[in-house]
Amino acid sequence: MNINEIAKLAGVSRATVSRYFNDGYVSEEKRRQIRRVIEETGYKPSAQAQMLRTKKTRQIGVIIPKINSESISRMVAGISAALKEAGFLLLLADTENREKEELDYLKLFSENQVDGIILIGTILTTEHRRALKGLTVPAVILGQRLEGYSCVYQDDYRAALEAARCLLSGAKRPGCIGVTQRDLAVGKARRRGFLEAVRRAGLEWDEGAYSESGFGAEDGYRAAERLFSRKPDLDAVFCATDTIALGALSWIQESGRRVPEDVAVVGVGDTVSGRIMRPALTSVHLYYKTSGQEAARLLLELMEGSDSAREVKMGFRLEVRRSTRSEG
Amino acid sequence: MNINEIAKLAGVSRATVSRYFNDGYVSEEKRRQIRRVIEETGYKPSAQAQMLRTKKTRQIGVIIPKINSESISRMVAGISAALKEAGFLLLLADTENREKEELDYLKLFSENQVDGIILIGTILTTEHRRALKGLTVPAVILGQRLEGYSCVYQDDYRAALEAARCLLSGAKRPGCIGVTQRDLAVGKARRRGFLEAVRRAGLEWDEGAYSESGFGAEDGYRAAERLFSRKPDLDAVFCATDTIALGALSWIQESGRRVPEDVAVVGVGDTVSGRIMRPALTSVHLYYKTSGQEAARLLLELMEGSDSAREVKMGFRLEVRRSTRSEG
DNA sequence: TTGTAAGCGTTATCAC
DNA sequence: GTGATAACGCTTACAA
Repeated sequence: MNINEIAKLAGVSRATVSRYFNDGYVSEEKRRQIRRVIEETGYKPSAQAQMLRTKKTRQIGVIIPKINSESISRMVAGISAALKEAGFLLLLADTENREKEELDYLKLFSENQVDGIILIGTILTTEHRRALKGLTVPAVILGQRLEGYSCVYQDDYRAALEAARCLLSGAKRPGCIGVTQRDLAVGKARRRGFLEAVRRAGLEWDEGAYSESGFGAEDGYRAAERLFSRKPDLDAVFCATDTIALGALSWIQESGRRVPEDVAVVGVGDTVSGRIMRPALTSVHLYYKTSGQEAARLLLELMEGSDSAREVKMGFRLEVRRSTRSEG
Repeated sequence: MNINEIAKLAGVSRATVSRYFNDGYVSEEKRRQIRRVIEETGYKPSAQAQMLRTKKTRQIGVIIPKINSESISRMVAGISAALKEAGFLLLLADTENREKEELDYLKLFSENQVDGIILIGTILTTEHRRALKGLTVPAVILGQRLEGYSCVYQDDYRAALEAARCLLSGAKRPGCIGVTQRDLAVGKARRRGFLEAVRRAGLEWDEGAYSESGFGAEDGYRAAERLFSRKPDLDAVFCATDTIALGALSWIQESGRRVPEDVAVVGVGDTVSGRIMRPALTSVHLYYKTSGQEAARLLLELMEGSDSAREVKMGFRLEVRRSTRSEG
């Protein structure tokens, strides 16, 4: 079934059938004839032919570092919902944390296939900047702020500051488990937020009380172990993510310490597992899903020609639970 | 940049350039000229034109009920890895648990856009069967067994049986939290496995000790509450998934019961949060990611014409941890 | 309001 | 081995 056959059956030219689907410059009479034929045949225009002809694919490329992470899958859920609403399809590229693949996909998508790109970023190098600059389609960065590009990101600094403020009430010897400082959002900004809270609380800070971790719960577990082997008497631990906090919490409890009486713990992100954990984890809720929707909307705007690079900073909400001492 | 310009620059016909990329019937001399021009210009053939011409999109549609679920995102990770290796792109359709959308996407993908479909199923109705039957491209069902279709699924019955066997050693009054029986894999098969273990253990069974839950941890929490309000003296609870088990575990501990001394608990699926939970959750590891890869491979075979519907049943591995009494 | 005709950028067939 | 040439199925001037 192609447009020619439909045209023949409806007794019109194929241009009219095309108009029926597009501009709509068709008389009521022919419109009816065409509709009838379409219903009978179940005809759908070929997306490939449309793509070739119009240079629009109605597909968006979404590049992510890892799909099985709660924060990322929540963002993807938001992107997916917003794109579906707008009639776009989502081309998913999971780089499994390989920077090189991120660049490859950026190039692949740009050359072909998609009308726009959403990049969920962790570490953005100069290479990334160059690749982004060379893009022929609009792009939005999600999860990181990047000067000069449209991006949607969390208020990592203030979120961490609030979480840490809550953590530190009644604490004397704070510690911190963070991630690589090359990740400006989760690594650097959250650490800064924590340090600022320490300063405001008038507490001493010693770099020995900082431990760097990977993103997994197991990483958090080991980081806590390392941290306490150096500083056995910490009484509060800030963790850059909930997942890390969960691992840390496990180790701390196993070491015989009580949470929050001996050691208070907070995370950032408010993941499901943190809510189930006992004691339930005090955390900062980040609107990951909404940020995904926001990124998609921003991209759609960009694709319609609004060429000004815009930034959206998301809000947050402190969730005080049982892993900290006070009411925040 | 299109094939015509490349042909002109290389001093050959566009047919030769096309052959350069495809069959390869090109003399070494022209091959060199073409390669040079391609490198200089960075030319890439238009995917859209290729799609239109060849009727192949090199894109696979993946339909999932929900992206932010650990089991599903692990499957998607596997699919993604296998497809990338084979040079296919992944078109993601998240139905957010709406059956209707599942059918819509099945239709959309079939009419257009993709060379094959992977459907991560939960509930498969007669409508699904009809939609699958009407497909014009090969499809693989992941996570459910469906007679007459290629599918990759977990050994839910035996996995549940093993988990339950471990749970029941030393138990007298078992309970069960399951999901809707319309989900043949997670609902029905796992429940059957549990019941068989009860039978083999020579224990009494009373339907009052069964409670039905949604898929979330909060659902498991409430299901446990309902279950124990009816049967306060249960000493072992089987949960259809780890997520449910985590919720149940929380409620049980909060109710003042000790795990596993007063009540033993098992889940199925071996999710990260179950490993971190204290006590760590005894569970059955299911190879979700591998099953995703397997589904993708099966689909690729199908697309190459191997038209026999094949079934792959995945293995499992019992993970005995601290939420149960014995060594399994 | 409608139809004709010219592409979009490829690949496939067929002669040479 | 290579080059014309005809599709693939659609959209869009332009003419009527």
